[in-house]
Amino acid sequence: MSRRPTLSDVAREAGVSVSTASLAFSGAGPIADQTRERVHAAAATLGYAGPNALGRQLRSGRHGIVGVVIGDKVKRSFRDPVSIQMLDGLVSTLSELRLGVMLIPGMEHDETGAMKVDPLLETSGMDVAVLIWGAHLDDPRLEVLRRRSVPVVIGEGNPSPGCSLVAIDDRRGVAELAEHLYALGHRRVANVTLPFRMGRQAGWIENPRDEEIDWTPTRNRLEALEESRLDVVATYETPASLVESGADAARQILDPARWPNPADRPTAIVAQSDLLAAGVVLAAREMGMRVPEDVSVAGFDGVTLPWLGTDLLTTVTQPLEAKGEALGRAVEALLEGRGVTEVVLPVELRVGTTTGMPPVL
Amino acid sequence: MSRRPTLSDVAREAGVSVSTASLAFSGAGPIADQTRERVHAAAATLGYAGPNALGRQLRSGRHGIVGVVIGDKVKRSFRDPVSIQMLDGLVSTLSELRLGVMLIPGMEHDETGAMKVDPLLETSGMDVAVLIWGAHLDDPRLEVLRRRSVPVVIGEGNPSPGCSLVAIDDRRGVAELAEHLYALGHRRVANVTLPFRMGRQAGWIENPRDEEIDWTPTRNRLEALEESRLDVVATYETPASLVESGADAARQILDPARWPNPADRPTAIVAQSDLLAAGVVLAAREMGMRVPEDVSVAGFDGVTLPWLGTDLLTTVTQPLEAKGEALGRAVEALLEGRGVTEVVLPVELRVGTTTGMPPVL
DNA sequence: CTGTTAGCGCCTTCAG
DNA sequence: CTGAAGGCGCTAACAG
Repeated sequence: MSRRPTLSDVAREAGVSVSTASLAFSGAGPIADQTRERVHAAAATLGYAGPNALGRQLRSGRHGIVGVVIGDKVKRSFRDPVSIQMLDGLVSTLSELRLGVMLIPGMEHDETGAMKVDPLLETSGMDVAVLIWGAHLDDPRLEVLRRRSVPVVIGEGNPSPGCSLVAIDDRRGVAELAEHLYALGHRRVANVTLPFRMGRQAGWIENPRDEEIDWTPTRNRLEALEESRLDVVATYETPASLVESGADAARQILDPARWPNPADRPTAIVAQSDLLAAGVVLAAREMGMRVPEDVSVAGFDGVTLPWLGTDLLTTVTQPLEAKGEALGRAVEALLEGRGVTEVVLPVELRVGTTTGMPPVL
Repeated sequence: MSRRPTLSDVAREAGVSVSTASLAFSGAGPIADQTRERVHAAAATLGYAGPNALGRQLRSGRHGIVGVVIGDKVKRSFRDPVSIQMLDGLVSTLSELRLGVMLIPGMEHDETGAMKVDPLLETSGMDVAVLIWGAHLDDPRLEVLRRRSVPVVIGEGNPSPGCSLVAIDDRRGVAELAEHLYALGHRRVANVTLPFRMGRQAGWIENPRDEEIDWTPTRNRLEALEESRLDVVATYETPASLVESGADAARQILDPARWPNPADRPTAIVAQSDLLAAGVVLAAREMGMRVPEDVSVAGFDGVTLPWLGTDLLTTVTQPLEAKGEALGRAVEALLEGRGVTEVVLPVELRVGTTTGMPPVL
């Protein structure tokens, strides 16, 4: 026969029953050493490579797979080191639990411009789904998962009934950063924000309080800055956390034509991610400004950016791998029937070389 | 009953047989519209979310999962945009085939320093495995997969019997790049290479021909450069394709102390990846050298590096997404029983602003 | 310690 | 067009 050998083939070859053969592989029961050896020998002669995963899965009702929904296409999502480090922690943690990670691209606009949920999310078998970039209001992905009754862990988003949550204390982080700037003497700052919701363009925000902000990190960080003692004199929304977007924002914000009276100019730029901040630094230098002598720049995330050279970005560091691990633990809890969990991880201000005293006019 | 409803529950509710209910969902057979409606209605009242993946998988013998073996830990692998863009093409292609991608970290050194294959590779169910960074000699991962009789697609590596292969014509790319430099007037170049095999340290290579090179892209690109009309006066091996590694290499190579006679100094540095090349450019500038006036720099891959500012790296571009798609097609071919395939994709020289005429002494 | 039995949920013949 | 039956490969009771 040319078909792949099954456990019952092995059992027959070894002259034992199927269940005995099963025990010989799983080790989950009393079995004589000699019998086990005989079974393994039979397996070797038949070229049997161990219990078939499908049979075991059907039997156990478990896929051994966690679906990880990334924000977008792989390429765009993973240009952000934040996603990658988190994923690293998640994969390591789940790997120890014998769980594999299946990547599921987030939503995409189809030909007609409508949002479409990736088919994998609709049909593919998974024990738990992790939305690493949260869920927005009436998120169709969440609806699909609810219908399929797949348990969900949300990273970094709004709490959602029935879903576990892993968040960070970003409000506090931004508050500390604001205090740092205030203490240095800054009063007027510009804010380079993350996107407010899906499918946004870059641009000025006149009244941040009037905007609907559908993405939690954006809202938390923006509100925390507004609530600080600093005066936010300009808010520029970016379409994504990318170096280019940060550079674009800086070119707008630092344009001298925008500040007829130099005394109105912001003395610091707070970017809501390190990639954005890196773009701000690069663009500021291209425009002939020194950082931090002419303008201070701060970021958020605490990722390592080799290309800023010897500069160390002032930023709020979040524990990215721990966040990934926490997501993994939340998955574990759900699978063990321990139910929905919520965690908020701490962040920490890291003072680097890109913030200093404001320039004297 | 609190257990999840099954197809037979739905069939009972709808007053039809299981097989009829099955047809109502799969649409793979003749069924009366009215019957189908009745079945769907029953499903709705029971909260049945469609056929269970496990049952279907066992029945079909397919997992619907492709295991993608990345080089290392997620974090380290995905710092390289090359991996990410390839993965993007692969995920998109497989998603259309209704196949999910499961990430499998490559090998890791365990506590004792020995190589260990990730347990997911040993036990997790997958229809095909893709080794995106190839296989080395006596690769234990390949042995595991062979034993489990999982079909394998290799990206960018040595051909291996029984495995499909997707490669690029990197020898030709390097040859064209060498000609470009030669035509500009360069004669002496330094080579910043990718690692020769696993677990290497950074360092000078005195006699490249004497080294055992276990990784195909490294070997191809190194040999192609040696075979060109250029004189490779220095070879520096890096431990990984990273900006920092490129910068380290450049600091060594450009150290004036190394070239007592300036006429011996290489006038161009050829780095075997764009990340390495970016590091070379940054380090050269830190050392007060202009690129390309004082030293020309070229890379390989053709990825977009926002942080080189207005410079465009001279490089050999490879079609990364197409490579990912080709990997997906190779997977498809294996699953359709069309057997092992081999593809070599073309590359193209892209002349940017980092190469120019050699300096006049 | 080992064998027997009964499914896990589905799909696909094959009859009707 | 619909129903009945068998089996994909495995494991967990239970009985010996």
